Amino acid sequence: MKLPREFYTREETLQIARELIGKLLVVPMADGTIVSGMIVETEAYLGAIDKAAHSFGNRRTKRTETMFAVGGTAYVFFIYGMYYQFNVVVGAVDSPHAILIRALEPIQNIEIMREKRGKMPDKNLTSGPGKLCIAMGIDKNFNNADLLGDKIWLEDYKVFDDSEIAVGKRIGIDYAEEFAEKEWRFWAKENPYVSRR
DNA sequence: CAAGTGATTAGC
DNA sequence: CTAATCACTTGC
Repeated sequence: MKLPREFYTREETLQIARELIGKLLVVPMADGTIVSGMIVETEAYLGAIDKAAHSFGNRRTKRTETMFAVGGTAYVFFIYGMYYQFNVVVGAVDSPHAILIRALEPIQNIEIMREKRGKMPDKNLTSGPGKLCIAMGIDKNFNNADLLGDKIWLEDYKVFDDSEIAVGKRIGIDYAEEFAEKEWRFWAKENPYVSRR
């Protein structure tokens, strides 16, 4: 069952980032085959106040426009010349918060992910934000997609207790000064698919 | 550990 | 218009 709009439109971005751990990310392939993975790692980006967010200070450009959409929209962007990143927009319209999905545990049709990723140990299929987009076939065509539509969506899968979720600093945002220290990253403790390094 | 890769952005 | 930057990955 798809998560309802109300799950996404709340303003408690950090709480939503934590609740996303254990949800299932589902993407149907061109031939209708379902590929899915359980979210095991997320990072929250708190829009206007967060120096690490693209939408810091409500900066509105062609790229960040998607972050201002209603909660439950996909924000996909291209980075480092080769990788896509998949984010979930949360909050109301014009409240540019988003949650980066950093890692998944493969659930359905793992062999399709193996195919897309090339020769890789299973542990490396989806254990990072760029990797999981390749494994799931997520690209710029998914930017601005509605997570209540048929292209890509999230479902309930497994419930994690707070004691099973670890909290820490976000990765790769050293330029964000005091916001680089914020512990806005969440992951499933002891899960082998959490990103390393 | 370092380089690759090109869209995006800010600054002329 | 130009140049710098980047929410990363892989193979040396």
